Amino acid sequence: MAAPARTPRTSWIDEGLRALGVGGPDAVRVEALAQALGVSKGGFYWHFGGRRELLDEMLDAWERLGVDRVIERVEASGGDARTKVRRLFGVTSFRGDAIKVELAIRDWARRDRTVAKRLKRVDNRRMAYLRSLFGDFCADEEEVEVRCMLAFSLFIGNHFIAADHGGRSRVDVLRDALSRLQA
Amino acid sequence: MAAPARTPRTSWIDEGLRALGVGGPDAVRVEALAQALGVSKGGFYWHFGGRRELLDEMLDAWERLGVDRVIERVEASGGDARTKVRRLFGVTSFRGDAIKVELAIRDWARRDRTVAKRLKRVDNRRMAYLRSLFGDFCADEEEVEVRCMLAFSLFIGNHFIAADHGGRSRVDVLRDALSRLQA
Amino acid sequence: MAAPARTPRTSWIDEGLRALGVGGPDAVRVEALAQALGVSKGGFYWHFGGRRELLDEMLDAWERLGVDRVIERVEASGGDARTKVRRLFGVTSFRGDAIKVELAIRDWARRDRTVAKRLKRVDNRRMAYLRSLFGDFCADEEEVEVRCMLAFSLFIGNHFIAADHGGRSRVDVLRDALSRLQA
Amino acid sequence: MAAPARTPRTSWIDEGLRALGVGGPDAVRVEALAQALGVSKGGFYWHFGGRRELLDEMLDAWERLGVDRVIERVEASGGDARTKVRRLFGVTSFRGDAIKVELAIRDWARRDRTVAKRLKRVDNRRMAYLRSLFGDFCADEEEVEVRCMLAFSLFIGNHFIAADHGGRSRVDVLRDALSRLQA
DNA sequence: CATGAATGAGCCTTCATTCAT
DNA sequence: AATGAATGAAGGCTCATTCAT
Repeated sequence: MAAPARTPRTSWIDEGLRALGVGGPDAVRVEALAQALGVSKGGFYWHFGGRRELLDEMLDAWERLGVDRVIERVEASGGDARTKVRRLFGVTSFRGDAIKVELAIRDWARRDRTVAKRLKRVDNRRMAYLRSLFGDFCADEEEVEVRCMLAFSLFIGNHFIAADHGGRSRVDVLRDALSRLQA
Repeated sequence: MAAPARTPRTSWIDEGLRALGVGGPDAVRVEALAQALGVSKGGFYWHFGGRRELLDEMLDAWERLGVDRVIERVEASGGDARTKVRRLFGVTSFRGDAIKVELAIRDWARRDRTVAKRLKRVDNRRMAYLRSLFGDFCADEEEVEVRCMLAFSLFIGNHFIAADHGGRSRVDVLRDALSRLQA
Repeated sequence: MAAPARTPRTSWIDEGLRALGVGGPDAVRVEALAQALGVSKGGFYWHFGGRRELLDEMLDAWERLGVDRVIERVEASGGDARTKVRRLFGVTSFRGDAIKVELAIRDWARRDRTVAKRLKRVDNRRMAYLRSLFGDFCADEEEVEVRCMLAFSLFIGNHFIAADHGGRSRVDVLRDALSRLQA
Repeated sequence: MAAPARTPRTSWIDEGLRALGVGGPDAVRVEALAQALGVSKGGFYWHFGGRRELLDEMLDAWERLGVDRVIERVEASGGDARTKVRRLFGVTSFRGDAIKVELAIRDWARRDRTVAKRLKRVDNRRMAYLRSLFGDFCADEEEVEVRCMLAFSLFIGNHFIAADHGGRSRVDVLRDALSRLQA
């Protein structure tokens, strides 16, 4: 049996995603990752052909985990469509580090054609799932599309908005907004 | 009267904002701006103490133009609250280059405390205005907050979402969504 | 009047040619040249777009000086064709550092298409001049070509040959050989 | 009997000589050789103490094959001295890959004292053989030396010269030149 | 105001070498 | 005899910044 790699590919990818979430694609620096992993940067090139290759595989990882895994988890715990929508918005993959990566990639996609393509692929699959959920309790197709877009925008956009809400907390307002979309 | 500066401060700021919109804060490079302006970067340091100073003034400019000017323009053309909301979402300051800057700053705010503070200031003023408009045709205060947040999220978030909408166009869906919030 | 550049382009080119002569193209390292010139390597990129650009201009300089200047000098001092041939082989441009550059470029041309093209250009001009000289005292065209090739080969090849010559010195043998070609 | 090594020393040496011929000593990179041989470079260090050791053995191999083997072959087929000279210049060891190695080593010798010493050893042996051949049909000792040097220079130098020859081919001119030296 | 030139830090990448298995 | 993995020293290039003019 081969001994496990001392610093496997995945370590670099994980660390890369962390860096991406915190500082955007420009912060995914080979040197910085190496330091974070406690290895020399030279070793990086054993695993990857170069920085671009790492970036690509980070996006692969995100694409794999960001859709299938999320839907799986939401479906696994059952319940009706409304419950699932609520769960979808609270799923752990969309909290903490994961949401940061999500947001960073969305901004990245604005300037990088390749990333934009991947994002479209991912978003279309997410929207399809959202449509199926909203369609369960909302007959009108156009209305479904509007609600999906509102829900998705809320889900993403709220992280890019810094306003206060008087006496109420952001979480509170979000919950109410989501309820409204499920009426 | 002194002759107008050959490359006035504002040129650097404008070019800086353009660069910010296109490539994010990391793309605001003194060297690149100088090249775009057709001057040598030496002149930059006559106007600014350094890169950070330019960045600050870019944010100042954005703050000045991004709120007051927009509200002014929307108010200037009159009409009822619903009309104003509709106009707000179509205002030229939020199209083309301007929206790119807007989005870039919002992503930037995620990693820079100073930027985050400014964004909060700006967003609170925008939300206040939005509240005043929605409050005009919607009595319930909590409902107003929810609609404002949905509208704002839609306005920002839609640019970070890459999904298609079947036979409909994005603009179409957005119009419907906005109407729904004004019902 | 503009002050002369502190480290003008030509310094880099000269130093580059020296390095080329001593260590071949791989020895033309930006860092090494900077050190030899007593400046920081960063400054190099003010003058040149990159290493390749320096290499190209080194070849330009060699091409300019290696033919015209040599022929000029030989012609300037007059005499008959035989004298000129003798002078050609002793010209200062072909001694010391200059011959090292010459040899280095010839080896380089074996692996670099671009360099090979330039060498062909240069060698054809040199051969043309040689032909004109040998043609002056040798009627047969084919014989002229043979003598030119022998002379040129001797001139270049002897530097790539390490043999001793018994009691005689290399210079001695070369002189005799050259005489023989002028018989 | 031990099974033959999977990648014997000689494979590294052969591949090294190939690389030397194509790209000069700087191109003899452990990593590149390993890739060319389809093995990992780790194995290299089982055979050799380091890069320098490989380089030395490459030179050993060249020294062994480049003189003795050539003379052997020329002598083996008999004939008079003039025939042998002609054969010497056409011997397969001096065509294709072999001549490339030859030329590369000659350039290399210009910068490496050790290589220069070996080259002197080799060239002196070659010159001795040449002298014996030319001495067979030319009585004057000084004349022999001159012809040997012209022949040797032609043999090596022509590869470093890129000139065209009007309507004639290089091979043609070389044949004529060689004939002339045997008159 | 602005240019020309240079510094120095930082980043990506390559490669000889080492080491455990 | 050889692999997988890592180190560390280069080396190329970019860019904020400085400075003299």
